Amino acid sequence: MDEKLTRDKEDLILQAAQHRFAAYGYSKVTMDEIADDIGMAKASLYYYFPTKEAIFRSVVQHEQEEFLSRIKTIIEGTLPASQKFLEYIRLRIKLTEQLSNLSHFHKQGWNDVKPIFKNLFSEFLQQELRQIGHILNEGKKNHEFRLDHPQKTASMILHILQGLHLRFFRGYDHHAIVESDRVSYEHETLLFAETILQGIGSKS
Amino acid sequence: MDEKLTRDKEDLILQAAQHRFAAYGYSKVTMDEIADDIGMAKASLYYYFPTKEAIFRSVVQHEQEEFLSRIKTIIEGTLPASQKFLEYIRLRIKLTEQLSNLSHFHKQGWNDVKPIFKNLFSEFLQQELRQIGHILNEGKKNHEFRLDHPQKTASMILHILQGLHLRFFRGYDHHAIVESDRVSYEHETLLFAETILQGIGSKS
DNA sequence: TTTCGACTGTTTTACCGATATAGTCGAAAG
DNA sequence: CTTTCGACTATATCGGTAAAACAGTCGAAA
Repeated sequence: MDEKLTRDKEDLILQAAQHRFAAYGYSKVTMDEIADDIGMAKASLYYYFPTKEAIFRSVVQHEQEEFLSRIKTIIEGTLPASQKFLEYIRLRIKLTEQLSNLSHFHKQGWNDVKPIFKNLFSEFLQQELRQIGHILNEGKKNHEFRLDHPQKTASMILHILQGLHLRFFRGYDHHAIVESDRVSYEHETLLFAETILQGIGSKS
Repeated sequence: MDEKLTRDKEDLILQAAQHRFAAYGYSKVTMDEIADDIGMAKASLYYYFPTKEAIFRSVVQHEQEEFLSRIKTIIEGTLPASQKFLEYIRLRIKLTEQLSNLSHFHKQGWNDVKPIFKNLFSEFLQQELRQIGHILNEGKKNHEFRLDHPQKTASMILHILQGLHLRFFRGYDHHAIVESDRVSYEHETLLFAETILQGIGSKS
């Protein structure tokens, strides 16, 4: 019964952490600040989470789950594959702006990131890759798309989306993004999606 | 008449600098080292170049000129536009590996780079953009390509090429590139080029 | 069971002297 | 008159250190 209350407290901590991390980044947020935000003492946080890393990991995991589940609703819809693809791209752009921690996580090279995060991250990428592959395969079965290696194409698409994000947002530390870059990022990403769609579309 | 000799000395300095900068990066190369390489005293370098930055700028400029002129030979050739495009991509991949200073220059965000370099760099990008646009326009005139806004498409293509480069090589400081990343970069870039080509191609 | 003040050990920061380095200058060599 | 360089200066970088900030612990109390 106090299971519920524990969940609530955990969520409270997670929310405060999410906002702080999104605004200032992992290293610039202290446990004291998170605790103060919700009127707790720092020591109390350690009743719910073993380490600062665990909190951050949980925050990122939540954002990842939200991301994947939002995309899932598109995939499970009834639109033609090409429309699904465009909707996916549009949603991805929007979520990239909203889920700051996840998106900032993208900017770090995962070469120097700790193994725990590395796994978390690469598993997430695998899942997004599968989702793109799913749309592509569906389109292929429909004869809506004509492509030889859906898996390779999905991989290329994902790498390009990551690349465009880096191209426009690398160099920004937390929240100082120039409007013109944001707009360019959106335009270029959408133009890419449309052109790719023509490239794999089966109609002349 | 000693005009010639001066040129030779400048080139000598530039060559030594190019090698050093490519191997260790701008900040890890000293004027003494460059001077030693060609059996000169440091002070003598200042007879030919006013500052270390000027040397570096000149090195980068030379690499940029080589890059653009190599691509020019493709553009001026007689291949169909789609072949020109593919050749351009292939050459770009190769030059990216060879012209280390230029390519390393790409990795830096040009937000924090000094104005002098900023101009040098953005002018270079403009020219590459024009070259891509040239190929696209030629293809459009031929009715080999079907696209509405060649200029916008060119911009997208260039941003994606930059993005892919960042995606795979960001995080590497000088010359420690993992083979698998290099191979992936090549494959993804080529697959992108082929798919785009289908996307803008006019034949069914 | 949950909270917290007081504490500890470690990491990060701030500072400072020593070293390294870009750039200058005047003299000398060709 | 052109080119080279040794000796010099002023600034930037680096290594070490003391102080401050921080993640994480613990035992007591609510």
